[in-house]
Amino acid sequence: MNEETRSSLTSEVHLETVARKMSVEKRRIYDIVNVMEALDAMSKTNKSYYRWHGLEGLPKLMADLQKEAVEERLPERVLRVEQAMCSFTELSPGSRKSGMKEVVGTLIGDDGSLSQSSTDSLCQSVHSSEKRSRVDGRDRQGRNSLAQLCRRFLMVLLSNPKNTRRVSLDVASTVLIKDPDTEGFEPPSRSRCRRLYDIANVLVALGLIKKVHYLFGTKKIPLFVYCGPEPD
DNA sequence: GAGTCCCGCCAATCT
DNA sequence: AGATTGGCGGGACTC
Repeated sequence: MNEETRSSLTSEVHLETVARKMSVEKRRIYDIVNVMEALDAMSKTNKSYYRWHGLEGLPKLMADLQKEAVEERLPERVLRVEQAMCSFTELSPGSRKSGMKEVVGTLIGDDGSLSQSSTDSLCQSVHSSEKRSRVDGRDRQGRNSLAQLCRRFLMVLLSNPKNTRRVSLDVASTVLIKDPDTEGFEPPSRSRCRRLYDIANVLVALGLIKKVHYLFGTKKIPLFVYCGPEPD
């Protein structure tokens, strides 16, 4: 029995086969599988084999993550970081079709007009240097793993009350990078942001989050909005 | 000129 | 030791 037959008879997924079918490197599949594992949607069964569990468990998982977030006081921390980074102003959703939302404050119009001035220094410092201090801080299974980052990213999203479950990349990465019990708001590392994009893209594909654009100071920034199942 | 993400090196881990 | 897994960041591309 070859891999494809085996895969179709069980709910097993063979990574090489998937990679071949999708014409992508196996390396790319690992990123996706990691996120799926974080969602308990898949688990490893054998070398290069994973079992698909489906997304039915998501409401329970989201509830668990939400609980975990509260336990480690993530909502307070998210709030503090958000406040530090000033308030967001909604921007026309992708300048797509009709309904331009009503806008409070500065909007980057389609005409390209900007304004806005002195946001405090915290806001401006958001991007700058990369930390070069680490002597290879690879951390499998730990806080740096894609799966762990994915779960924590969802925890951050779920820290907000229903209908306001959204977070900017900056806030998410600031919250997720920092040691939870230290204060201060460091610029997110570019590398960590890249990982958040990796995760976000899979979550978008699964319909668990969507990306919208908001105005922050004079900058148009992406915001990730939770649109997955309501936690149990 | 910041946001996005493709690409693949290579270390950690597994067999 | 060779294969598998996946952290990580360079750099190209986009807007």
